[in-house]
Amino acid sequence: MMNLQIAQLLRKMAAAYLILNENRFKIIAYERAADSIEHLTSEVKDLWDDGKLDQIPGVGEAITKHLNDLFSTGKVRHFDEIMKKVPQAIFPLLLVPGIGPKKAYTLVKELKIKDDEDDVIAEIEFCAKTHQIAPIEGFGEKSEIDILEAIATYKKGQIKENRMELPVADAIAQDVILHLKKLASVEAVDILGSLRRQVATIGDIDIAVVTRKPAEVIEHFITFPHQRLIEQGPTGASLLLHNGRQVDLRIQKPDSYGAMLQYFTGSKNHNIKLRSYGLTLGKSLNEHGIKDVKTGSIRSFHTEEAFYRGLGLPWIPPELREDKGEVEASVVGKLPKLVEVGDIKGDLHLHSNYDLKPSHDLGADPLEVYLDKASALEYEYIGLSDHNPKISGQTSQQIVDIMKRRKEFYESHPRARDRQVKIFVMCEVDIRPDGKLALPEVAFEYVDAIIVAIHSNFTQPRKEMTKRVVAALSAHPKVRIFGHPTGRLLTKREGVELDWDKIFTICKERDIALEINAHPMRLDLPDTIVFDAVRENIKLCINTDSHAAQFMDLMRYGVSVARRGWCEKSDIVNTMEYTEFKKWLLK
DNA sequence: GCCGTTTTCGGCCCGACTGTTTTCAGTCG
Repeated sequence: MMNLQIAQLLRKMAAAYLILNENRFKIIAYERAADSIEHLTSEVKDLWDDGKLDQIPGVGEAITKHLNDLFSTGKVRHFDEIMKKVPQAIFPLLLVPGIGPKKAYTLVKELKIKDDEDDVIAEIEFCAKTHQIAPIEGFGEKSEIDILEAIATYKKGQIKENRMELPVADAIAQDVILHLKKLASVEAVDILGSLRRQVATIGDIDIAVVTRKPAEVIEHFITFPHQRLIEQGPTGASLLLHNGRQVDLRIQKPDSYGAMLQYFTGSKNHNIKLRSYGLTLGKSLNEHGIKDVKTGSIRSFHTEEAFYRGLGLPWIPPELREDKGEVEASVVGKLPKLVEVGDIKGDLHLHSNYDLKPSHDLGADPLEVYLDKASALEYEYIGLSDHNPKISGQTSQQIVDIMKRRKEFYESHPRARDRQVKIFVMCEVDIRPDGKLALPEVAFEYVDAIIVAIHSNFTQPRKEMTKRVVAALSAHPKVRIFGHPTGRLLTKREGVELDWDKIFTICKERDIALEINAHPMRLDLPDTIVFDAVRENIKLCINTDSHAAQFMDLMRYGVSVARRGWCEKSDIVNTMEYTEFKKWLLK
């Protein structure tokens, strides 16, 4: 059973307990454990194998015992007992927006929906159409209409289950911002929520506005083209756009804007932790300001910095706000000084259009275009990391010759002695299924350094995959970077299973850097593993993997991943100036 | 059910919106 399924199981339990009127904190505890497991970097099963379940936040004695049951017998007896007490027909209904456990239970009970009903949602839809729902206590005519609307949206698949990549979310947010800015009473607009925190994929878009005329701004906002107005109130509104994406707007007056920014940026868990901390100081936090619990007086804050200062804390960068220890660190003044885009001195993973009969895509631009772009970005160096030549249909000797000619080409290039931007002749080499590298040993003479990466057989079991990667990382001293380590493609392909402790060990032994691939489809290493790597003092290298020079601008997404992983400048090798970096790369 | 700079017991973030209600429950973020 994978983490997502375990999280779903725990959420089902939370829903069941809610219906059974269990202690509400027990329900919160189950939901918290589910959240925690869903966002884990390693498989719960692997942690269980290693006897490390107690490392999962929110998982205590009781849930550990249930997970023990699950992994040793395939089921949890206690859960099965509880599940017998609630109708199973409620669970499909929880997928319909606006229907939670309580409503689902009432509907199933009152409408006598059987557990073996094939399509519970269709059955409820029929009941709504035939006006069987309005008479139920707690429901009414409007509920019937709302349920039909929600089911229609659900059935059309208009609510996108899959999340957006960052540039897609950025584009939508910019459209909405442009629309809002047409109104003179909009004094400032900010992107908040997960997009501001630069989470790898985005669900909803959250936008905040400062204004002295809230009603006018909200009326204007809902004229943005949409398929459904989800809700509207005096402090905000939510729209479902034609592309299936939701945009939430929140409004605040200038003098309380700081509290609003903080509240609406999240994450939920960061806010919970911050509010708990506030309570220890006798302060209760909300989106309007900080309330003194004793006197009931509320202080408001114009800026977010002032809001945090109101708690005696330094401002916490949005990328850190995931309840990974940032509140505790800020209390003792130990927040990291995060790496910035301006710290980056070079991009080492670039694909040029030099045709070396590569195993994968050739780049689109020649060396000089990359050099010009690097120069514009004020880089000191770049690495040409074309894919290795195909190994099928070519002899080793042919490959060696290609690599030799390529090196000569770059070295004799008119721009080879570029004054500003230095060149490293590198290569991105496939890690073959058996852990061997897809480049003949002799050819290593014609490169400065190697990025190794997985491009095939992504589904090997964890043990085998780990062995494969460790072999590749140990294959040759010129192996310096492990490229897009998990191989994930966001919203499309899961990353590979690796024993990260072992990977970290070999990286440390050989001083190899893990790549943070900045391509918005990859963002690989994932930030959660970057966080673990930083704690183990593993070096990282942020690259764009550009197949055309224009994509070198995507570096900022990689830097965001690094920041979310608590990286300081010193954790990132390509923040080193040229001489120092050269020493590291060619050691 | 979880957790600890106030605690191994006694707390547990906070509020908006909606519909069905005459003061609140459910859902959501």
